Formats: sequence, structure tokens, C-alpha cells
Amino acid sequence: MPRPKSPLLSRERIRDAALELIDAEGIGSLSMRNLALKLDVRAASLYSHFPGKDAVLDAVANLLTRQVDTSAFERGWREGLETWGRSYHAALSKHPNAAPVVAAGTGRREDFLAMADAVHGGLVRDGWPPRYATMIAASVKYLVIGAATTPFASGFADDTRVYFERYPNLVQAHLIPAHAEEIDSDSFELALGGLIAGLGPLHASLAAADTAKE
Amino acid sequence: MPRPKSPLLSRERIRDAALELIDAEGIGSLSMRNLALKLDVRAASLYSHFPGKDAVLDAVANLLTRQVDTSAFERGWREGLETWGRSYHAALSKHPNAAPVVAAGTGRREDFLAMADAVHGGLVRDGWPPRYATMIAASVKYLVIGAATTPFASGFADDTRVYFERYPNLVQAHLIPAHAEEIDSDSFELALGGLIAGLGPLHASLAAADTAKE
DNA sequence: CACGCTAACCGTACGGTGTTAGTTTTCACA
DNA sequence: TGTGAAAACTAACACCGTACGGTTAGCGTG
Repeated sequence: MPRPKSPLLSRERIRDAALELIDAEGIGSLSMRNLALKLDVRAASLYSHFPGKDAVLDAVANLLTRQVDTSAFERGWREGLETWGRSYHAALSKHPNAAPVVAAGTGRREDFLAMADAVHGGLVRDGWPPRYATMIAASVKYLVIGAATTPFASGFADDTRVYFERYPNLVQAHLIPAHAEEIDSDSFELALGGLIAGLGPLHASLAAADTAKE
Repeated sequence: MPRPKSPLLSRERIRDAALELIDAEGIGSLSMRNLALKLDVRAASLYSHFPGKDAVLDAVANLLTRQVDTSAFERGWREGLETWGRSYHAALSKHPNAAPVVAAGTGRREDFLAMADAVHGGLVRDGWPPRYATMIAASVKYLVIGAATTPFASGFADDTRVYFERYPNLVQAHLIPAHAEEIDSDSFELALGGLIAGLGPLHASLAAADTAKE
């Protein structure tokens, strides 16, 4: 089949199908042939819309990144960080199989940079020195990426009894795979809350030093 | 060549060569053929020592995991978490290309479970309820994995000027790629310190509640 | 000592991967 | 009305993980 009367594909259709495939069957079964199959098309046709597989994955990552909310810095750095971290975490939790895609190549992707820029600006506007803003944004990103790519739920889900006999300390809390997802979100909340609480005194002391200087 | 007089390969030699290859050329160029080439051998021979590529990667991950220090919980949960987090972070920082390998399949690998068990035990022994121990261990793991898999340094190293014009807030702190590595380790330290500081009051209040109960 | 089994290497091949080249047809525009 | 770009195709390349079978060295046992 040569060029069709109306286009069968578009960047959006391809990108959405890729995300669906990743969600449904995992990143391992996202191949160009497989993706094309889902779109009733041959693999080579995809290259009319994307330069390669990496570009398709970038589009997926950008789609997810764009769902992140960086608007709350207007209400202060704590609110900003909390909202940013939570929405970032939520966006990745909705698509756990796609999390590694988002984690890869963060520094190169357009929409990630826009997000990072907004966060950095929000922190600096509320009194954090630029260098600290960089480090704090990185810290929260670490939490989000770590939580999304190595969730508790992805760990010991099956046949717990077998190997847990050898790890007596783990048995206590981990015997309930059903609660794994809850543990994941609670852990992230604890970490984010703890980090923000821990940064409070630092912010205060930096502000005091700033005032003393004037 | 049939069976040689003295074995050319061993699990250790293969595992070490794999790590060297990952360090030198990235995980993308670790193929069974490539690995065999480095060992002056054909790819099929590797299957006499490992059931498959995944097993080789597991061996690499276990090797790195075994370098992590979980002994400091004897001196309290703060010392324990700090030492654990730092040594974990250091082990992965020494092999940044291998970090995703360690991040994958944490809940299934033998040596990771042993580490998790030690950490969980250390936290519980110092007064954290099991459920909190689980969440705190997960939090620090998030930081380590996040920092190792999406380091600042892996981001915008090249051609900064080009795209940074569009992200005014980022320009401030990021123009010095040479400092990227320093920013990475400082960010991790800030996050770990902040998290531990933030957890202090929680530990105190839990201990108080525990005392009140008795 | 001789037998036979297993271990460790090899060559080959199968199905799957990302990607490219070249072909055909349709659409949009000069 | 012609022309070139766009969007689909078929076919092929190089590479991947891995399975199969063949060959021989080493070792335990009668």
C-alpha cells in the first residue's frame, strides 16, 4: 500500500499507542514492529513520523512530564515542592512501566527542562540561593525517580514465604503484598515530608544570614 | 576448540569482564558476543557458566550491593542510615553505567535482600516501628537509586549555551558542567541529611507515645 | 587401566530487534 | 497541469539472545 488518501498515522497516535503498549505489556514488548502491528501498519512507516525508537520514547516521556504541576510555588517553597513532588510522583505512578523511560535522559528532553526551570525559579524566588535551589530540586527528583523505578510493589510480590525465612527482619512488615502499593505511596509521602521538614531550619538560617548582610 | 586443558572462563571472570565493559562502554554495548570477545571466547561458551544474560547482570549487581556498609546501625539509627546511604551511593557512583542494573529487580536479588534485612533490623532495634522502618529504608533507597540513575552530570553536559537561553532560571547555577559531579554528591548529602533531620521529631514522638503506653 | 559421564568449549542457526533503501501512490502547491 | 514532498509499502542488513549438537579433556568408578 502506497500513500493513503488520508494519513493513517500521526505523531500523537503513535505516541499514545506506545504508551498503551508499555502500560499493558511492559517496556520489553515495545518494539517498532509490535507498535506498528497495534496501529495496523508496517514498522518502516513509523519512520515517516519519528526519526527512531528513542524519539518515540522521548515523546512518551514528554507527555507524562507535561502533566506535572509546578504552579504552587506561588504559595511558597514548601507548597511548591509538595505539589510538584506529588504530581510528579502521581504522573509516574499512573504508568509504572513507563517510569524508566522518563528517568532516562532527563537532562536532554525539552519538557523536562521546562519543568526544571520552573521549579528552580520558584525556589529562588522564595529565598533559596541558586545553588541550594539546584540541589533541592535534584533531591526531590531523586525521590520521585527512585520511588517510581524501584517501587516496593515491584519487589517481593510472589512466593514471599520461601526466601523470607532467611531474612527474619523483613518478615515483620512485608508479608502482605496487597499493601505494597500503600507502602509505596506512604513511603514517598514520608520522605517528601521529612525532607521538607529537614530543610526548614536551613532556609531560616540562610534567610537570617541574608538579612545580617544587608 | 573443544574442552581446554584448564578452564578459560569462570563465573567471576565473566562477571568482572561484564562490569569492566559496562564501565568502559556503557550498558548498551554489553552483548553476549561482545562480552565473549573481551574474554577471547565465543558467545555460546558463556552459557556453560550462566543460564543467560540476566544472570550475568544479577551477578554484577550483587557484586556492587555487597560493598554496601550496614554495620553502623550499632551506633544508632542516624549513624546507621548515614553510613548505609553514603556507602550505597558511593558504590553506585563508582560505576554510574551499572546503576540501572542495580536498580532493576531489587526485590528478587539475594544480596539486596540481605542488605534490606540488615537495614530493617537496625532501624527496628533503635525504636522505629516495623512499618516506619520499611518506609524509611524505602525512602533512603529512593534517594540512592534516583541519584545514581539520573545524576545531574548525565544531564546537560554539552552545548549548554544553546538551549539554556530558553530556560532563564536554570542558567544561574548550571553553566559549569565541570561542577556537575560536585553538585551531584552535594545534592545527595543535602537530601540524606535533610531527610534524617526531618525524621528526628517523628522518632521522638513515637518514642514518647511508646513510653506513655507502658 | 579402561570405561563412560560430565564440563567446557565451538559452529551454526532461529527468531526477533532497530534501521535503511528503494518503490509506489497521493496530495498540495506553483 | 506538472512537480516534488509525504506517507505508506517491501526487502534487506547487521545485530541481538539463545538453543542445539558436536568435540574433546578431565575425573570418578569398576
